Amino acid sequence: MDNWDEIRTAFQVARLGTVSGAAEVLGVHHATVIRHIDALEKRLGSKLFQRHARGYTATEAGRDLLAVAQTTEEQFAHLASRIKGQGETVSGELVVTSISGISDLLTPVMVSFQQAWPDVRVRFLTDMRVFRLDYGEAHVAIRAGTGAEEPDNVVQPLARIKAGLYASQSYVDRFGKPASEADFAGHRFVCSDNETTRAPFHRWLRATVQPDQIAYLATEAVALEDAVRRGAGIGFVSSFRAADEPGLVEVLAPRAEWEAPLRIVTHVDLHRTRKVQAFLTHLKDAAKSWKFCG
Amino acid sequence: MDNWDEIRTAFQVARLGTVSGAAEVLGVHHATVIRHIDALEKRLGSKLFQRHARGYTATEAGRDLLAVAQTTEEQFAHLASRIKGQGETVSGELVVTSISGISDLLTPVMVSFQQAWPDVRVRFLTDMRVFRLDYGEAHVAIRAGTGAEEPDNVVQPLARIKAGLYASQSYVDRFGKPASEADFAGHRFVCSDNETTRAPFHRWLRATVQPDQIAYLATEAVALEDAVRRGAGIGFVSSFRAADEPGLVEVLAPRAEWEAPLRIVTHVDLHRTRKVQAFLTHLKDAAKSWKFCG
DNA sequence: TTTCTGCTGTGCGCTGCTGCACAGGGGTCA
DNA sequence: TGACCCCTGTGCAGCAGCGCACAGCAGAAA
Repeated sequence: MDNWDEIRTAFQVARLGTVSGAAEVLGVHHATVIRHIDALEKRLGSKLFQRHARGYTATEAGRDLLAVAQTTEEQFAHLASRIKGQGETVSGELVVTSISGISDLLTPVMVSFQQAWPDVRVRFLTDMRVFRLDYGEAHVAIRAGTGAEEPDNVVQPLARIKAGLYASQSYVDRFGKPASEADFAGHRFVCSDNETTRAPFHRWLRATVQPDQIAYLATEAVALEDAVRRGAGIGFVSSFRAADEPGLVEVLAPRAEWEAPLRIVTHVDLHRTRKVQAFLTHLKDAAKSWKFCG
Repeated sequence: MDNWDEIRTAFQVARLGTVSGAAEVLGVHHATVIRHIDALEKRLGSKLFQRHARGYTATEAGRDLLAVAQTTEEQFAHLASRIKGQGETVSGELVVTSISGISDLLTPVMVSFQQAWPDVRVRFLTDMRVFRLDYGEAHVAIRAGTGAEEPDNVVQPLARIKAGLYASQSYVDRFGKPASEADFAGHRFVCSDNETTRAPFHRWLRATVQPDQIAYLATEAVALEDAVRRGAGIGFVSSFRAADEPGLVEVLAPRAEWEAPLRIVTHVDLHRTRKVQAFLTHLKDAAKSWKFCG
């Protein structure tokens, strides 16, 4: 049953009873309608209509087609109105992806967004791999650093994550607290395992301390923070996280050169939709009140 | 939502994930597929797919279309198999029409046919007007006489209805029984009201007796028979009816010149179907055992 | 009966859709 | 890292399908 257009033509003929009427509704010439019916009947090997001078009367097969195509037309009409409307409504899924390290910065934003737009279901994806917006894997990505992006991606700056060097109280008790980077000799550090990390503070750390001073490495930001809190060494913790951890001792205060920029990335096709725009507005609004961020 | 073929194309792309795959399944060039998608998205004003080098990924709208078109395709496939198969099966409606006068000749045939093919529902239409087979009003018509038929109608002889002249016992008691048509003077007759009737016996009667001898006229065969039985006059009754009426007295025995031919008429398009063929076989078979028919 | 209207049906010329070929790009495998 | 493959995307040429015009016919109206 290929060629759905011929079914649509036959449907209108069955509904209206005349070739001419169907042609007018379909916006084609009545000769086209006749050819469609002839082709369809030939392919089915069965007559759909009784032809007579006053029009076409549907046979049993034609009435069957009428009923089926009737529901099809309604379903397609509903589909079209849903699709046409969905770009204008804030509903359906909103898929957000980011590095897991800023989860507790983003989660409150997404929760309040979902409460503001109850028709939206939020999916928050965090994974080691980078989700691809051009594959439609997410509507919005919040990414750190200044990496290259696909040509069709829309990039907007969101905030700057401040980070300072911290150690646990237990570490300070055992090894003391360096006053500046000139005083780093004999200290041990916690650093990202990713040698090609784009986080400025980790790059600074790798450049500043001796390799053998790095005593603990981990991939995820949470794991690094855990290591610092448990006394594995001195390490960078983002300021918004450190504020919630009274057990941490600030070794060196945040500096501008350590700040990691957060950027919002969307695909150009989805960027225009009201749903994505609503979330971007909501997100930027929330970011204004983020403490410890530049 | 015109152009259902584009929906079908988009459906295959959403299902397979690539333009090339969809093109192969649809049996068209992949350039055509791309153009269909572009046209459909433009008309809907919304992206159905995220394009990337590895193929097309459906957006929410695309997944919505996939689901709708999936059911559509299944419904069309079922429709096609029903239509293709229905010419081969003996099921659905069988619409038979005839003059009401031979109802009790045909009814047993149709009842036994329905019992032999339980999937068939019989509709038996009798009306003053002639049903038109080319309008699809009936599958099979059983008609009397030798009237002209539409060019697309298939005509087959069925049987010859014998008729004789009868009167009621009460009539014979009052007026006597003529020995032949030479003895008709002073008798009264019952005849069809239709002056252009094609029934040979009624034409014979109108030609043979004086107009003022016709004392009772009616349109329907049943009404004429009732009139004869009640003593209104001498009239023609078909032999198969007279056999069931012990109160009738035969005035003149059936003659060959009075016989009315019954013919089966079908439309050429429906004539080929197994259902109609099955009924024709059944009907002709039953007609062989009809008594009082030539 | 005659006229009129609206329908189906078909040959012809043209338009727009389709197929083709090739370019470009990204993923994969050796 | 380089070669290969499969995918998308586009300009161009051919052709299928379309609109057009007219013929024919049947029913309705006068």
